[in-house]
Amino acid sequence: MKVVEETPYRFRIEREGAMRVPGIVFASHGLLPDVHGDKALVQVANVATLPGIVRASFAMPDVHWGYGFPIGGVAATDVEAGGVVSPGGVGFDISCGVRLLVAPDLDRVGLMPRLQAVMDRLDHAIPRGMGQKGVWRLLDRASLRRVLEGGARYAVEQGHGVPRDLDRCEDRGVLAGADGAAVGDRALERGLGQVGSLGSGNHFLEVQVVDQVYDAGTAARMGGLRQGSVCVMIHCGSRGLGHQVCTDHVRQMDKAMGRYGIVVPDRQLACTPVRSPEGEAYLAAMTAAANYGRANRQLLTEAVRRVLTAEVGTSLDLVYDISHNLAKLEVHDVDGRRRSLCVHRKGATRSLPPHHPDLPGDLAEVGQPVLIPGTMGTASYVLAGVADNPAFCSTAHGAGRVQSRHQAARGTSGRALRSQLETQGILVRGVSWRGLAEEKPEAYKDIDAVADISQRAGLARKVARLVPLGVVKG
DNA sequence: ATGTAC
Repeated sequence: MKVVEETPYRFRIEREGAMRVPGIVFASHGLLPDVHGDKALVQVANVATLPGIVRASFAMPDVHWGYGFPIGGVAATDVEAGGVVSPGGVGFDISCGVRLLVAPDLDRVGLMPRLQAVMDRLDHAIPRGMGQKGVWRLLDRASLRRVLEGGARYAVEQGHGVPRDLDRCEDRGVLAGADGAAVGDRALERGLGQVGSLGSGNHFLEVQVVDQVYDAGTAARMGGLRQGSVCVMIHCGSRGLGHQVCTDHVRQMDKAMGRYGIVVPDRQLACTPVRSPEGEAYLAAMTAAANYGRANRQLLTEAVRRVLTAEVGTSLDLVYDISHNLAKLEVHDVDGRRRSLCVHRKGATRSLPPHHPDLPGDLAEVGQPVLIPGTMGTASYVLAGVADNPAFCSTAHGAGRVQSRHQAARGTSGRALRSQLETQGILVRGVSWRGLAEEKPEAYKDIDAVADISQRAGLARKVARLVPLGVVKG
């Protein structure tokens, strides 16, 4: 594999063999995965072989190895030119994403005396960990279907939230084209008892404080963010339902691929044309799972609001809710032509520029808020979309693992990690010691570098840096 | 990420 530095923070994997386009990696020398030893770059090159892919197979600054596609990967295919959709390009946690809330009238100083009590209440109020738990326990499939087709909008219609929340959700809280009937029976079964739950792994709910502001005007317009503002960040996805949808459709596409004459270098890249029965079935089910993920974050929002209202008497305003595991049908200019594309973002955040028609009016001047969650002991970022993003309006989604879960847990005690975090003033409410150890900050890349390189590479610009005060984890 | 394999 030949990798050349095109411009600062932009590396090109030369097209060779079956690659239809080059690979483009946005990174510093420090963040760039090892050209000889790291499987992530091989995956970037593999994705470049997909039928219909346009411009390049992109990797964000937090890229790392994943199932078929790298995590931190972006690939767009031309729908009218036989372009494919691939479940591996979305990932198992369909519509995994981040939601940021801000307390309009509470700062760090006001919260500190009540932080312990707030964390104890959240510990009780936030369902998490493996298995069947949730704010809602749906009794029948008809109501689950309303979640799948109505997303966060359905939750708000049921009284769980306020209409303004929807203005600050990607797609106003519901992605069109969902078909509850396209979701398999096993997926439905797994989804019934998990609506309004965090899950485990890197998912979290954090009470945070703004510790740095890079653009005060933008931070204010996004929702009154200023240094010292208390925030709540929720990072979770579509739980077992999304996982099962991915599993079902990878299997289906793996069997069907041959009929379309598609050959891929890795079976985990199983795909079929967007315009095929299998492609359309996957998109209908994926969209339903995405709506489940949005309803999930909406319900958790209401659970946190109840806690903060009761304990400190503050409300919470939604800054934004954005997915980082999704394939979307979008129109982009490619080589001077408007083209209908299937944009896969897997561990990559959509990042719309100012004045994009999909932004709510009050964000038109500043661009889309981009939410990048970090790790427990470090920081998270708010960025804003910029014009002329080279990667179909996408940027990084998190710190990006450098150690596997197994590596991270080996020789690390969850208890010791919690004590260390509490010494730093970060309260931890977990349910699994091993789960905690797997998420130690050292298992991840440097989030400050990821945000910085996202900005230097022209993917987004920094608005604010948030640090955790309390962590609720599965 | 995930009823951590069917």
